[in-house]
Amino acid sequence: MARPINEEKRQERRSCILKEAVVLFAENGYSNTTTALIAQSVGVTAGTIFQYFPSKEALFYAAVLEPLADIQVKSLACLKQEGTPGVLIKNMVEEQFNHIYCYTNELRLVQYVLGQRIRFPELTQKVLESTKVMTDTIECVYAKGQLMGEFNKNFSPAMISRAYISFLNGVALTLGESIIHHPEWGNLKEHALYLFAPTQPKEKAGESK
Amino acid sequence: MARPINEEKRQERRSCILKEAVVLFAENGYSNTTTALIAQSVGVTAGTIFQYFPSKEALFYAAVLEPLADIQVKSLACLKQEGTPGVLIKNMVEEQFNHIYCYTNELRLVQYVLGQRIRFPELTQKVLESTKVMTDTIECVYAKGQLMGEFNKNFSPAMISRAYISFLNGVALTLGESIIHHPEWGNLKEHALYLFAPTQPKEKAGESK
Amino acid sequence: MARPINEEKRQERRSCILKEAVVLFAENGYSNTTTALIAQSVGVTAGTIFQYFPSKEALFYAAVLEPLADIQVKSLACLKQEGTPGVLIKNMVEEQFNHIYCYTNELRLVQYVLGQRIRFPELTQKVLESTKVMTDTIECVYAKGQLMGEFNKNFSPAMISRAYISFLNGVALTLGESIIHHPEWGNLKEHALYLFAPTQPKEKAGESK
Amino acid sequence: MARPINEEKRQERRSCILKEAVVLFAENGYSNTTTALIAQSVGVTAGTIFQYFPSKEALFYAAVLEPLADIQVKSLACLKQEGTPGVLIKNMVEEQFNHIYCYTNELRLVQYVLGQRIRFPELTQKVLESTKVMTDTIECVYAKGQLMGEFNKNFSPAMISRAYISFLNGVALTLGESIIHHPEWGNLKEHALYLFAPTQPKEKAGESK
DNA sequence: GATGAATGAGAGTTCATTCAT
DNA sequence: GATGAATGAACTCTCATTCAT
Repeated sequence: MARPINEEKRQERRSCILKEAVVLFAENGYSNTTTALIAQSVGVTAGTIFQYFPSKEALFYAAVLEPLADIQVKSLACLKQEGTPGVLIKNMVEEQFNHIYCYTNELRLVQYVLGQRIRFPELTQKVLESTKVMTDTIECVYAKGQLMGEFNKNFSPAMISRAYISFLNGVALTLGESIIHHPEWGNLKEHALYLFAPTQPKEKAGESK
Repeated sequence: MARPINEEKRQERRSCILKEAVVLFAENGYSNTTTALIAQSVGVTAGTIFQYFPSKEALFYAAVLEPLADIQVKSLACLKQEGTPGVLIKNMVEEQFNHIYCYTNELRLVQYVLGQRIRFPELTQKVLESTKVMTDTIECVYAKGQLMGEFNKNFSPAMISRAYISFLNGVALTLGESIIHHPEWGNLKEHALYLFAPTQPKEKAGESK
Repeated sequence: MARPINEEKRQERRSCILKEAVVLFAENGYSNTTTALIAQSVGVTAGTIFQYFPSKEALFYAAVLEPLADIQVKSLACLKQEGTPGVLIKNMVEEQFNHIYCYTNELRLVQYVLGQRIRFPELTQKVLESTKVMTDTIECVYAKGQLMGEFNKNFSPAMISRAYISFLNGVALTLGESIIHHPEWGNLKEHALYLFAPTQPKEKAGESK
Repeated sequence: MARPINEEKRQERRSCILKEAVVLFAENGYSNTTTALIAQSVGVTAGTIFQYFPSKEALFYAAVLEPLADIQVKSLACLKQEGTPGVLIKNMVEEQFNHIYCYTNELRLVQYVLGQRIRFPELTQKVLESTKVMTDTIECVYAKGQLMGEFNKNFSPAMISRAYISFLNGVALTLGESIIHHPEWGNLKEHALYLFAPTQPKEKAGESK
């Protein structure tokens, strides 16, 4: 009676629908994306969507939250490796700015929700919870880094972590598809690190002269 | 034959509709905001809206672009007053962060459009043009400030201005209604200025004189 | 600002929709009657229905309950006139059996609901409440008639009133459109009165011999 | 080569599906009962239903007509035993009123069809034919009883038999699940017999005192 | 100038039925 | 023989827009 193959196929198709949904919701917004369009993009008929998700709303929830969980896991992994806080943070910034273009749609979807928090109160709360886990972890690592003299001690860790997340979101929002090929792109990434006010760079700047 | 009074009333009602539209579009998105709801919020009936705007789309365009023009004018004004570039930029940051809560909905609307640039290509272009005027002006002032030694010369003005705008957007997006009363709020504002990498920020203000 | 004419027209159209709805719901059942069909029968387009009733369900409720209230008022009126209980009951039976064909659809709708009480619990309750008012009133009149010697004292008023209502429903259900022209129709009406076990008729029968 | 065991199992499952279908169709109506729900209630999957019945409609037909045939057979059996017409009719009434609660759903289904005769013209015709066999038989027995002086000769047998069937339907429709435990239930049964206007009962009642 | 009833295209969702497994 | 995923037509309901009043 076991049907592992079917179950696998089901999951595959489910994630196929989800992937298409992320793109379309991000590009067109919730109401302007029809379930028929999603179905067509996946290559199935209208009714099939509802075999995998009970409603359009449920599909939207999944499209927002599931990729967000993925991103979070990857980002947090950077901060839990071996190394001094300064190195960990630098790695995280590298990771996030290098992959920002892979997650453009996922991030836009999150921003879309945050921008309409009255319309999507439940989703907003979950997104904010997820964000809080990020900022809390960054805060913690940053505070250690300050004690070790790797970061300027004048800034509050809570503020720094929020400022960084704001900046990251702002960059994802403001910049277009062609971010990566932009001549300033590399500098912007470096500037993101500068936001953390590391003590080293100045020395480096000093040395380099 | 002129009817200034009626004309005045017309304008008043028009801007009343526009104001409601900004709030509702920002909170609920374009498709999820019905013209009937806007009409009801203003206190008129469904048909009246179309006496002032030819279509829902036209109303949306106006709701996005007209406030944006306002904000731009005010921001640019800061940069065209007398004073050294450092002071001008500091004033602009002050001005923008102090008034960010007044324009939450207007900014969210802009971000809503930028997040869906495929859906709103025309609007996106106009918004980006408007943003470009801002960044260009900031760039110009910043470059002067670098020459005068007020800012770190290692950063490119183009990058700095874009980073700042990204940060501003990110803050508007990420933070909730209670921003201003948040204990970190004051620091975040200061950190915004720090993004510009001024050479002697605190010392100049206090000690230098 | 007063618009009595419009309000009147609204009510007129509302009752026009309701009338059509009663017929169609009774003939085809709830699910098999499309709102589009109702609209078409009335001579309006699909959307118009929803200007008068918030949903198909609400329309159905109105189609069941409003005529029922009408019928009840008329039936009860018979029992509240001057005359001995025997005469009042005879009048009521006359009234109901003479008009049963006018209300075929309305009665079928009620029976349709009662037959599916699990599906329509709220409606069923309201219909049963309405029926209880009827049976209670009949009971009361009947008991008086028994005291006055007009009805056989061996039967319980509660049972008699329920038996009569059951019979009335059964007749409405079982007989087709051609009831009135059926040769037995007149006798069936008389038999309905016989259900009440009046004491007089037999004497009459005796007299006639 | 015959496979009696499999065939038996098939019949068993078929009647299992039919039994569930009767209950669900009666409770929810035709359109509101999905084949998926029937399948689930039986404990099979959606497709299986169509191995036993070619379509939902065919299943509905069977659910209405097969139990009706059963009921008819049992009822007619009462009238074909030995005994005077008066006794036979009394037995039939006893039998039907004693078992009415067993067939609530089956009867409701018949009433459901009769209530929507335009929607189910074929079924209605078959049900009416079946009913006619019943009324004709009762008529015949009743007429004999009149000749033998067991029933009042003033009533027409055709009318009496129809009135009784109407009453029976009305009772099944109007009364709820708790019929049997209702204090008036016994009297209602007796009243059903009274509908036939037997000549003896009153004398009996008189004698017994 | 304002009204608000009517429109009708289009949305999300359901479900009887099929068929490869 | 049983399964259950896919289908796609049909349903209810929404809403920007028009226009007679």
